[in-house]
Amino acid sequence: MANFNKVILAGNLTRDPELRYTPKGVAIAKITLAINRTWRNEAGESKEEVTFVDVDAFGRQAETIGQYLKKGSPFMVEGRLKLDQWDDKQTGQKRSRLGVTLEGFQFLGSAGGGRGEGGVPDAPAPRSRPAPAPKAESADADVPPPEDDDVPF
Amino acid sequence: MANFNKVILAGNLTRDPELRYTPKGVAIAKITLAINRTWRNEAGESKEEVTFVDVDAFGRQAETIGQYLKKGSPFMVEGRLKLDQWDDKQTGQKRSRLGVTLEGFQFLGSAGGGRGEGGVPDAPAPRSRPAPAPKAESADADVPPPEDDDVPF
Amino acid sequence: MANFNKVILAGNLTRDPELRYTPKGVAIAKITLAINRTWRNEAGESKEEVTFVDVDAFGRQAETIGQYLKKGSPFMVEGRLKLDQWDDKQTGQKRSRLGVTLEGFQFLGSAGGGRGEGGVPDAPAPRSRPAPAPKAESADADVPPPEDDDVPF
Amino acid sequence: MANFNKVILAGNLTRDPELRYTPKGVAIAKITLAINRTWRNEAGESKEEVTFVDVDAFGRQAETIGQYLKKGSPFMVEGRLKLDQWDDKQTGQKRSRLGVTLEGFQFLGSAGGGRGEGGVPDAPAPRSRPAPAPKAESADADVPPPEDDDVPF
DNA sequence: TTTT
DNA sequence: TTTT
Repeated sequence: MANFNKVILAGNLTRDPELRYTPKGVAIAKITLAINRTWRNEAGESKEEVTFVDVDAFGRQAETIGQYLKKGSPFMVEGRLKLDQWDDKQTGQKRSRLGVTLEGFQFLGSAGGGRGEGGVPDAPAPRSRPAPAPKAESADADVPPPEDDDVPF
Repeated sequence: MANFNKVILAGNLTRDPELRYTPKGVAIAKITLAINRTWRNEAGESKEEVTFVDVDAFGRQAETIGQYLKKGSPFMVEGRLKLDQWDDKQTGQKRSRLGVTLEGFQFLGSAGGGRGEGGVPDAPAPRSRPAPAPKAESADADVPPPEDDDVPF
Repeated sequence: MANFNKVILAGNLTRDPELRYTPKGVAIAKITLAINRTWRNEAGESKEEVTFVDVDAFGRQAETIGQYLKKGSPFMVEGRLKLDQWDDKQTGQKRSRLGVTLEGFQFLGSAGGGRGEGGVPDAPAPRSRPAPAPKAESADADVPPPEDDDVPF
Repeated sequence: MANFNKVILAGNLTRDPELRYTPKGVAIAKITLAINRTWRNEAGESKEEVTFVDVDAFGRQAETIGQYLKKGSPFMVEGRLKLDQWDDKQTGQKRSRLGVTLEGFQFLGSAGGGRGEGGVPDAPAPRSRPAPAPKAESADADVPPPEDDDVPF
């Protein structure tokens, strides 16, 4: 049967990214996004609601996130919902928590920059050691399209 | 700042929809979607994981869901993440739960039908009293596009 | 059978919005989004590609777009693909053009603002006569969720 | 600035996939999706519209598509809009065509099966030589999440 | 536990 | 026809 699981979010980090490494050396970054929604109710009053979403990133993406984002950074995320399940030692009950596993991302924000690196996402100052400017991380599946001169039609 | 919150899911209902009404008579349907994901790990083994997602629908959409879906039904949902927060009376702790507020939907499934009503979503048999066949519920914002003969270019 | 048609885009306007009205007075705004993509090819070279997408908006959304956006404005769009078809008088051939019908939008960009209107999208200066600040236009389907004090569980 | 380009479509193939190879041996599959939309206009009449979208797939994904899909197959696509531009030899004019570059996909359809391989996409009979059952192709970015026993928290 |  |  059909199964599909896609989340696209934009908001701001509620805290600095939490960066860890597995024993095998794979980076894991944990962030929380605050996503604001405002609307007008039937009475015409402006209403507001915040949704906090935990997002986990892995590998190179985790490292880029740890390096360029901090509390308050605007950020756009593409990913999938993931259910974490565990036993609550306190109560002996099963617990679960829905979060997002990151598949791709986009830096948002102060645009800054200026000059002609068209389409390159903003490169906020690294939080620690210098690094190459981050690229857009739109999860590219499989083989990339071949260069034009390799296509026979 | 930019805020965006969009979820697109397809899976199967884990139980019959739970349909209630507010004192003002607004219908609320609660369903849980099971979304399966399979992938192959580095060792080439097939892995599988299920994500359970609670989805709330309101109004006419809730009633359509209550009428046409049941445990096991394949279903596609468009919506936004929503954080419910409450105090756990047991432990005195704050608790929260991420779910999805439904904005649009698509019936999936056994195609049934047959002949040329291309694009018409499947019309499963109503669970209770008869009703007009459900239409695709792709949340249409604002005014619908005008009919062609009303457009001056 | 299952049919689904969803597009989510962010980019910049290539020109000022073109605003018209149908004989019945429904506003239509036409914009073109330039969406940049950069990536690194196998040789490690930075590559860039632009996609131009025509987007049509209707009704109140069209008016908001005509009022607040101009050439260069960053803009985020949610919508569906739409095929326009016509006869080319020149060649007598059938022609068609894929575009996007807008369902929702988000202003992006210079954040500006400042204080406490949490989550409210940026309110760029109106291009002409004053108007209420635009709200986020996330196409809300059907009935909005009832206020909390109307929900019996 | 922020750039984002995401398309999610479900519909049916209008013809058998067209499978080619570049000189370097990279597979390219070309398909056209027909996506139906039905809605009810203000007068309460049922309306219907079809959108035809050309989709290009590359590499292993192209081969899987060539192998398992045929005219009429239901299919779900995730990808990005892509503008092809060329000179029309006939008229000497510049022409362009918007299409979709595939990033991920899902087989839809006759569910078939039955037994407990929940979440496994349908495996339609291969069109030619046998092959391993296709997996869901949800473009997984970067490193996959580590196995649970490799995560220290 | 929270961001703008 | 094009934007950053």
